[in-house]
Amino acid sequence: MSSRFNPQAADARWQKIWDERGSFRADDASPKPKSYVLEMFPYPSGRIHMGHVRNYTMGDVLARFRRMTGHEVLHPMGWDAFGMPAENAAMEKGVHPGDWTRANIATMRAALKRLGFALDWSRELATCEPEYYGQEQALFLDLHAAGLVYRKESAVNWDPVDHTVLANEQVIDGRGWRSGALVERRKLSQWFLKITDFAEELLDGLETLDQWPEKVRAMQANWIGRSRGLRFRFALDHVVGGIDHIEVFSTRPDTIFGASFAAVAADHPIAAALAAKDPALGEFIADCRRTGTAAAEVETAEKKGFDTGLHVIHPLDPNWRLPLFVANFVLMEYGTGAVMGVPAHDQRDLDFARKYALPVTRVVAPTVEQAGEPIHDEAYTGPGVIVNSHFLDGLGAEEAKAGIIGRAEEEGWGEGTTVWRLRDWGVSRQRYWGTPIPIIHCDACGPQPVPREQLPVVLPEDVSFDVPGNPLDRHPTWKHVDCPNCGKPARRETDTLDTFVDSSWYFIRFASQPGDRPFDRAVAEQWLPVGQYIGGVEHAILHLLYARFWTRALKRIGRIDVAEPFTGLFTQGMVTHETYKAADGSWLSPEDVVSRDGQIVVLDTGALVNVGRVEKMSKSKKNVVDPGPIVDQYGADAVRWFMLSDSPPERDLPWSEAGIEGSWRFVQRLWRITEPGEGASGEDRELDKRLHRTVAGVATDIEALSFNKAVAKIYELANAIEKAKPSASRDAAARTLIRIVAPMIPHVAEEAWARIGGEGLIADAAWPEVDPALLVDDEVTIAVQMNGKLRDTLTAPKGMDKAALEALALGSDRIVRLLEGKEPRKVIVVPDRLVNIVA
RNA sequence: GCGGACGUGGCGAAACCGGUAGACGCGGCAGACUUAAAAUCUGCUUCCCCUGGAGUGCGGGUUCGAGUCCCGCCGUCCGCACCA
Repeated sequence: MSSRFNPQAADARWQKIWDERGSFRADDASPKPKSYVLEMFPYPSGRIHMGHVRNYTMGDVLARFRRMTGHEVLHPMGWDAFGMPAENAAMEKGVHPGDWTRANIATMRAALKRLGFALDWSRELATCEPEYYGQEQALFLDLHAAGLVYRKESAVNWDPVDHTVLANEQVIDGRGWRSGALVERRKLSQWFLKITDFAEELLDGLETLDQWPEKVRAMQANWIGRSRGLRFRFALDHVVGGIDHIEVFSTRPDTIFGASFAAVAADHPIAAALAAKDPALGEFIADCRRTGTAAAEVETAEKKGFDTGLHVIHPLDPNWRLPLFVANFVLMEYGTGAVMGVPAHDQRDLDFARKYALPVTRVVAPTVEQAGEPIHDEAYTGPGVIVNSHFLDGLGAEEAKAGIIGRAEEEGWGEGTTVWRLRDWGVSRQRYWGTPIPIIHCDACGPQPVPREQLPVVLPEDVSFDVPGNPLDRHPTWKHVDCPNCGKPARRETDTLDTFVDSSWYFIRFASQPGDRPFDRAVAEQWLPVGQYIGGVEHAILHLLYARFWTRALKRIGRIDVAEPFTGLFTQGMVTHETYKAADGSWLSPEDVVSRDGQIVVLDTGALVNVGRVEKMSKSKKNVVDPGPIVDQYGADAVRWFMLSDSPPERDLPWSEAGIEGSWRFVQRLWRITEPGEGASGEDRELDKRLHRTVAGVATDIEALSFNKAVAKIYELANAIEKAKPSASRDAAARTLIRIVAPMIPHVAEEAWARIGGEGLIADAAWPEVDPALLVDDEVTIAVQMNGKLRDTLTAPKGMDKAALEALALGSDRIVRLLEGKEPRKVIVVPDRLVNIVA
């Protein structure tokens, strides 16, 4: 019998057996309780990295564990396969994006399979295949029919060299990230999804997501950004370009009597109208546009304004005029693009007022007596009562807000309203490698939906990337079609959908994928919502918000009765690694360095290496460890075990050579511990208790995704089994140990299970039963403290009464010595825990 | 500025409702086995002025008792940010 577990042979053997038996196929018709475990599907970049391995290992442990506890588990895998890198590869290497993507998928699928994940590969999907994106087109048309899709002119970042729209993140210092060309602002007609229609429910829905990290909920709430306040009109003292008033929004209408100016954004229509006659203002506006919106610039940018010479009339006093400025800190994109300035109670307004010598009037004070106290360098934003405000005097802020809103509505110059930070979702991308938007443009009839029977609108294969721009746009035939309405020649929409649309419903398609519809409602509803979703925090806002929106939109149009797609969300930490730098400052890869006599040196030269911070694995810092060779060397289980050990899953996991060695040692140790014995007899009650406590504890830890704690408990049990003398209990413990490690290190578990003659596959085994009687101790260790400091420990039967415990503690040699015959002032007894003697 | 985490040995970390701080792993040290090495096993491993004392970022507080609760600081990381 081999004394070593050989993953190179065993891993593939068990993977093949699971595959042939269809062990991890989810059965829609199963009567068992359903459990949907999902990890964020990967982009097929070409290789898997440690982050994937960690992510999918966590999900896998949970999925396998749920199977063991009697659930029918859906644990699928697929590919977020559209996107720019494929087009970049096409431009750089001349490969077709489809060929490149499909080859990458094949490579990555093989790499994932080597890790032995309990995935239902029969449901595998790739978003770049017409079977998927065609159904997405159908859903898009459903939303379109329901009025949740519209077309609007919108400013975009246009790269004039690549002839394409760039996302904000792709514009670096005003230049395209690839071409380096100065980016232009262009107005393009684009398709939008009405996510703002759902702002309120998306925000309120967050409160039901109690199994989401607080951080993610806070980020989404922030992003949606609800502000309640008053929208009201300031009449102008002169009509300019046909404009006789401006509309402003304020969350602090209670401070309206403290206003000392009004300001509009540089892009505001009135600014444009005024600039037409005033070159100086035109110059100022141009200047504002030059200032970027990057965080650093915003922080240092001075608050600047241009006095238009116009005045607005205070709505509560026709004789009160406030100067109107164009200001660089007012954003056209938020609220109405115009504000009232209340310097006493807003820091930004105060800075501005000081600069332009505008009045500062306190209208809120902590107490009425402080009404006359001047404002110095700091605006007062604290609580208090309204002062210097006529009929509002003496009211609290909330009452005053309600009062002003009521009056504005009564008098017709304003109304209470809610303003959202959230914008509608622009989904048009001027790219080839994405889902074609199923619309046909007709000069006579306007944009027409593609008739259902013509779906999917399939991407043409014969495209070239040797010229910049969108290949769909210049394809000789593809876009030329007849209008479905009038039959005259018309053009296909050549924009494709944002890839975030693809990932907004893939979890529904996993649950049900009929050929003729996006999904079967009844089947999908059996599985959804996803019980546990696992992925990186980088998707905390966009992907998770879009998926929530899409699901709610489908619910609103009656396609599925699920409001929130993901009941539980877990955001895992990154896999990190030390960084190494040579003397000349260049980065060194972990393969180039070696530890020698307690120092890190360059492998070839022996030169001393500077060991840098532990950081996220990245190509630029050369600290990437590729999972492939590691799996070759140590096998899938050692890698999986490493991913689960030590660091709590939400925190970063530092990869180390020593760590993977340790995991390898454990896998081998487990193999030795579980070697079938001679069939010893006899009971070992201590070990029995340890075993049952471990089984119960590991189950709790896995449910809570506290894998590091489960690992620690398993080590303790393994240590105890090794130390125990041969007995029937010891054999039973070893046997049970195999089952509880099975979700984490399934290959060695199967092999060990087969070796001891276990019935069936461990992949189909049940989680061991726990005998509650063995979870309670009959003896407990009592801590004996004096003045809160530990002085002694003693053993007592469980449940001993207070008086007996006190007597026992006072009889302890150490205590007798320390008391020196004096009487304790007080004795506190916590049964089964401790005795504290106060002297 | 707003929001969210976090701070415990040389390192990754445990510690349930306030009740024996440092479980478990890594690394290190010593030893066993071996001609030797690997592998494996055993013991030790928070610090110090070591019959004792100190100790969970710092300073206070509540309590018989605080890593845990309260107040005030310091520091690190992440997200958003001229949001009216």
